[in-house]
Amino acid sequence: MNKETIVKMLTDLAEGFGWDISTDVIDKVLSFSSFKVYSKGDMLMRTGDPASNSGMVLSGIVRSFYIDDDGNDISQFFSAAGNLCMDSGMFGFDESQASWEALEETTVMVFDAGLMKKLILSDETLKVHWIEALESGMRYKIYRENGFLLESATERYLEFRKRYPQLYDRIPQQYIATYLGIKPESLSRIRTALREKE
Amino acid sequence: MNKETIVKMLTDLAEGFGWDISTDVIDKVLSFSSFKVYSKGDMLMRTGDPASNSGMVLSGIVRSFYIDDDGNDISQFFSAAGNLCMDSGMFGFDESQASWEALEETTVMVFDAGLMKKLILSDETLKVHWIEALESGMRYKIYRENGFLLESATERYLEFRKRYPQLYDRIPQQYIATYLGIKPESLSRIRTALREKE
DNA sequence: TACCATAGTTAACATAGGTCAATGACGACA
DNA sequence: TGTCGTCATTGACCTATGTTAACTATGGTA
Repeated sequence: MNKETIVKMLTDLAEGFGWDISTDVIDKVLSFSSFKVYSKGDMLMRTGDPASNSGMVLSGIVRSFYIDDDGNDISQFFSAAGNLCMDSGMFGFDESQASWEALEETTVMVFDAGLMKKLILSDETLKVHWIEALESGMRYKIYRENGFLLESATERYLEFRKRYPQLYDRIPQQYIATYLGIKPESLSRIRTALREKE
Repeated sequence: MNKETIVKMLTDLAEGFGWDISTDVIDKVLSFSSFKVYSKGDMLMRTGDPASNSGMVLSGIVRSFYIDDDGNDISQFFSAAGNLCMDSGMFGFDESQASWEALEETTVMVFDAGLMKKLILSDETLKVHWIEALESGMRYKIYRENGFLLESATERYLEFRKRYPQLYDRIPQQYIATYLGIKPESLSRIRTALREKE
């Protein structure tokens, strides 16, 4: 990818989110970032890796997941264009809390989390954007917490389909299942039950 | 409470957390804050109330909870000294996401969330502290999400007891149960099973 | 087209946790 | 000291989800 393509992707993304990012800031970000293209199935980072790098997804989808004590693969999040990925370092963890893999051909701006945080803290506009991003992250996590506390798996599934229709189409069912906190077989049964109800 | 007591509580709290808050900032905060003492059982705010006020707990414990579709009371969080409470407004919600009640005699610094956010955004030090608080909040929510995705109720219970021994002693078991995502009867059975194992 | 790998479905059975109701323990207070 | 209300415990039964394993559908590729 040449620089113009990259800058255009970044400015388009920023515009879409309503961020006002100066070309100066973009230059600085580019100075410690690299752009990587991952194929379906590629691993970006593993649980326990040093959380020195983070990234922003420019296209495609990245899935974060854990392997539990019994060896089960459990999905934690799906990052699409404009979302952070490999984000542990950005929240102050030393080690990556999850593993990250590409679910399809994916472009990621990979950067050094420490340098990005330094840059954010040195720039008034970025600080405010980072605060907005963190508050949005908290709203998302509160919403998700509510789902586990208040809703059945069936309700969480219907809500996911309604809230993320574009992700729903592109993510294998088994990963949606574990993101909802259930096994793929259970989601399959839930879907059958919903079909039969109609 | 007179002003000196209040200022002392605030500065002690700030010191304990390693915050460097100027007396100027404290004066500004006090200009739009009030100090309230709640008795055990008092409601501070209800789900759906405008999220204009937020607060910081100075002493005591405040519980946030939801009432689900079947009328069950489900605990979401326990705020002790130094924690935010009635925090929806601080994260950008218009309406309070939860209800809040005092679990014991509790002192709260209640403030206008909008004015507090304005003050934070006008002050470099406060902005950085707010970023730290939000990142810490994200780490907590990720930890909690992991619990629901990866752990059994028994494991969540043991982890809670280990991580918050001081809360464990002061919070009725039924509330700990619903915070863990299970019914009080189930927690009781889990405790019995653990006792019998030894 | 045939073959293979992978994802999804289904079925039979196991288990964690929910539901409802009764009982026990304990503190507040008359 | 007795009574009341609240909380925790226990038991019987129920339901959602897990487990294991077989089967089916799908898509990629030789």
